[in-house]
Amino acid sequence: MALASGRSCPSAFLPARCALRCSRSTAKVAGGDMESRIEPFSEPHRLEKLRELSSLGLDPFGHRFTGITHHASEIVEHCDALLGGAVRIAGRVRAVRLHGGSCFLDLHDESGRIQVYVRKDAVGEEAFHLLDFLDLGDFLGVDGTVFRTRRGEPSVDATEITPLSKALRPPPEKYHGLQDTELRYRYRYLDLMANPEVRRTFRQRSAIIQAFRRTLDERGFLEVETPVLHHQATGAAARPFGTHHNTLDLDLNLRIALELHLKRLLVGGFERVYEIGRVFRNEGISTRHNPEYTLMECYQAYGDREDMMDLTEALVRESALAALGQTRFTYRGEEFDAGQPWHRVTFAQAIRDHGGPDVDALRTEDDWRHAARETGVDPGQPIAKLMDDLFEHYAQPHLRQPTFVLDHPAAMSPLARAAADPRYALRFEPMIAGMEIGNAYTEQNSPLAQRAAFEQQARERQRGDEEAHGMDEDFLFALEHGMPPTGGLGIGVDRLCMLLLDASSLREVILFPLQRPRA
RNA sequence: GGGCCAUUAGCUCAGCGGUUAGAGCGCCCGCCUUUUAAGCGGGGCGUCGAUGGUUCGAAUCCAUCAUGGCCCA
Repeated sequence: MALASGRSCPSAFLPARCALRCSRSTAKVAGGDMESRIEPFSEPHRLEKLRELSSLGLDPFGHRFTGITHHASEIVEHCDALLGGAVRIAGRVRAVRLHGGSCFLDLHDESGRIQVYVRKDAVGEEAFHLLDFLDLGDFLGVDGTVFRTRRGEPSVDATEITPLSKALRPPPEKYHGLQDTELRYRYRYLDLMANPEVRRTFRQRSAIIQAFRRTLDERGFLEVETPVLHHQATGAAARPFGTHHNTLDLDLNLRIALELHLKRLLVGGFERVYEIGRVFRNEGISTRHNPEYTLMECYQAYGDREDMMDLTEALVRESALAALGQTRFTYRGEEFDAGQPWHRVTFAQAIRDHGGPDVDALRTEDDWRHAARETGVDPGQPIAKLMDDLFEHYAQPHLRQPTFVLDHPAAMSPLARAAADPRYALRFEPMIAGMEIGNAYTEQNSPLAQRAAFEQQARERQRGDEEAHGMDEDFLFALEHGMPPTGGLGIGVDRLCMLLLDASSLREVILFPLQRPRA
């Protein structure tokens, strides 16, 4: 690699804040050519040590290190049973305490931390000399025996040390870690390195997704994968990202939902399918929104939204158990229990209950706009958005405990079957702590009613609703071949993780949230 | 989109109109064979986010911008 050449400056590799330091040696050169003077790294000593390791015939970036016997935490936990036993461990050096002829190292692996004691007497002069080329952040392999120090600390008394990989930059500060939120997201690897609770969060996220898979698999759902590149992004009310296929010279969109492809699979004869996948919505970024996020959608033939309510309760309950070991959880100081049956309230009732207008009494679009005018909700916006705003304004913040909000207006639910009162849809949204975490329908399986709903959406689109569905002839063609009555559910996995893991922001549960590029 | 806040050393932070900008960690030099935020002695490594302005004097006050965070829509 060019890194060791000492000449080139791989600027893509340099965080912006560090890049500034590159110019230090050039600052005094009046009008000099910067290029030739730029040091590739701000840690020249690490490069020197790397070269010295090489000159000793050692590969500074190591090689296969087999036969690792234990993780750090296993030795700490079972120290007494292992006392005097030989172990081989590997990890990153996070602290060095030199004592002349001996040295204590903190070695971190994925499981945690273990102390290593290196004595010149034990490893020999030559191996002890290797410590001169060791820096914080380097990976090291250690053979040794388990012992406790005078103070009782479980440790490994090294008989041999093996440099495994050089770090040319130091790890984050050992005591405070990395606190700056921007840097934590931008350089997530440093965040993971420095902050054990962040590693824990992402293990828990993984456990939640595993719980989803297990719960769905146990109920006979088949996991499938459907395309991300869509000719037309449909299945939800959102603006898509555009992209382009070069050789087909075709404009495409990134998917905004999984829905319509999964339903095609029910037309094809699969009876229970699910997908856990990334969707992309071209909208703002906030503590509850990221432009790409993970959505689980599942569809159950011969079912309806009642089955989806049962399933939602199971998924959230199993997620909580998997991540936390219990169904009770705290979000921002508020107590919740995913082990209890959820509350149920209709969309209209929830608005009415919290001081809003009696939307049950509204018959026409004009009625809705009139009602909005009296409440401070923008009466001129697209009708579906207006309905949503009314709900968000009056009801949503008050729906704290796990609640199914039922029977949304049909005008904002073009993919759902209509209820007995055709103004409403057989739909529900699961809400926790005033946040929607999903969406579910008794699915529209009549191609005739679906076509009529799409046509209505097309009219809304023409009237300026950018989020309205387009006409999806390809999907209608599929539906015309017959789809069984079906219950369908989508759950925003990131939102659920945020709730269960008590995260202040969606970005705390997304490894690499979108950020502007560093200048 | 609106409000509030932040941006000072590699990291975590102090300094908030007046000497040459500080501390801890990290880093460099030396000592130290059971330390553990190891210790001891020495060394400050910086375009105080950017650009304008106010002032005898600005990291500090004002404006704009940039990036980010939190809250609200």
